[in-house]
Amino acid sequence: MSFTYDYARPALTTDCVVFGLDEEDLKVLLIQRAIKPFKDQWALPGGFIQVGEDVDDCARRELEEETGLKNIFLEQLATVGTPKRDPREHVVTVAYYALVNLIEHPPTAATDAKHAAWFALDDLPKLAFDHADILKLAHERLRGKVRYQPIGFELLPEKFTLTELQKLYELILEQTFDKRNFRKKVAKLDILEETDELEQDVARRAARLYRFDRSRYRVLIKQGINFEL
Amino acid sequence: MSFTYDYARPALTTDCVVFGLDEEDLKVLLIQRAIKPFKDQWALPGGFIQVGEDVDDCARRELEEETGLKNIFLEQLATVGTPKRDPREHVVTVAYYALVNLIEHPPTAATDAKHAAWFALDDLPKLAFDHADILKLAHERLRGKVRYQPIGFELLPEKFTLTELQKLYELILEQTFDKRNFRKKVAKLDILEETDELEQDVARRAARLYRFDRSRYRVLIKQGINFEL
DNA sequence: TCAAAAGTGTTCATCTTACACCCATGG
DNA sequence: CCATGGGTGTAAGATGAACACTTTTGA
Repeated sequence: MSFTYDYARPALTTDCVVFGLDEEDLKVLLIQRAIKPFKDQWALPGGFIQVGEDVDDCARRELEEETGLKNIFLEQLATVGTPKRDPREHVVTVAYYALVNLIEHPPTAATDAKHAAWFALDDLPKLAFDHADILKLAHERLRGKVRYQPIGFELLPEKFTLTELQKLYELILEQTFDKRNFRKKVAKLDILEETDELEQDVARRAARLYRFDRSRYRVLIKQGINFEL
Repeated sequence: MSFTYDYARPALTTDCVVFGLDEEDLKVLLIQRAIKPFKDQWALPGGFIQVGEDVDDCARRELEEETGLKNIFLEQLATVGTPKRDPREHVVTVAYYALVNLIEHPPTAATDAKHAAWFALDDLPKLAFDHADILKLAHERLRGKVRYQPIGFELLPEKFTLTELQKLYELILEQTFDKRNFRKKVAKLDILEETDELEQDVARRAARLYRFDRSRYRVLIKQGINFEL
């Protein structure tokens, strides 16, 4: 079966930069390509858009097919359509970035033939196509966005300690914060709900667990409050 | 001549939301469609991407062909690919927004058969396709972006008064500012160059003209300074 | 001489930053 | 009992917001 058009069309794909957080690193989920071009090289998960499929849906579908991830935070990043970025033909890709927490989404999530694995941002393999550029763009967006929207919570488990939250921001923004000042700012945002639970199995005083309060967040957004750290 | 592919492909277009500023309004440049669908309705300038053409180049080309505008500030906004947004078939569009100053780019800029005209944001005609949604998105982006990047200058002539600058921000952000505080903030940004020229032909004390200092701006950006008003 | 907008400082409240010690826990 | 990170307050400086009058000019 084939499809014929009066004018030539570029191919259309989606690609997704999935960020995850573990104890000490910000990581990215990559897949190893099973087919040419760039066979066996690491690449961003993604694939071709189907006619009749919404672009966002395509990104979610490809992500689930190739990595098993679903129901995660996913947001459009940019569209890149430089003619030579794919050696086969002109391929325009709509890039997305996603945030997951590594504890609830373990590394061995691939469901098809390809491998999927997490890589620390400062220890990446050589990437296929222009995916290194897209990844860099995604990292910049994450750094920018995290300052005025509390999307960082997407990288944490449901309940987390304030120190974990602080480490997250330090990793993304590549700077350190004073513990007392950080806690003051977070408290003032008024989007954390204190639970009555403590950390488990730690060889020291256990820290209190907090939960991100989405409904409170929505109220504050409507009132026009901003979340800069 | 025709083109055949193994899999169906959505069509790919670019559309552009062009903002312009005159004395009292923020305006948008629209074209009147010469062909079906939505014949004679107003729409965003844009058109189909050619194979081998960079997506950004396509946006610039279509803009020049349909409105005569070139060498203006243009930035990608988002890609929308809802299947039913075009009644003919699945069309994915990469939306852009552009900023020009109306004085240097007069309203009658169309070079092909269609009309092009400026409309105040609060007095828009019914738009073709989902262009009203795209326009709304662009306006939100402009409001957001103007707060931390001095792109507002793209809407002003080369030399402008501080009052004009303030009016611009008030129009985009839909709020008013205190004249003294506004001037203090702008002065602290240190990106304006004072000229030795004054306004001409005004029936009152003439205001001093200033110029945006791009080189100074680039230096400040590298130092990581932010431009919030 | 009037109308219209230009231009200009100070005060008070708020926010930001820098900084150090005791506490609770498990090993 | 010790090592480890948890948790907490204050003071000084910087920043942001509110506010009104004199000046210049052309009509």
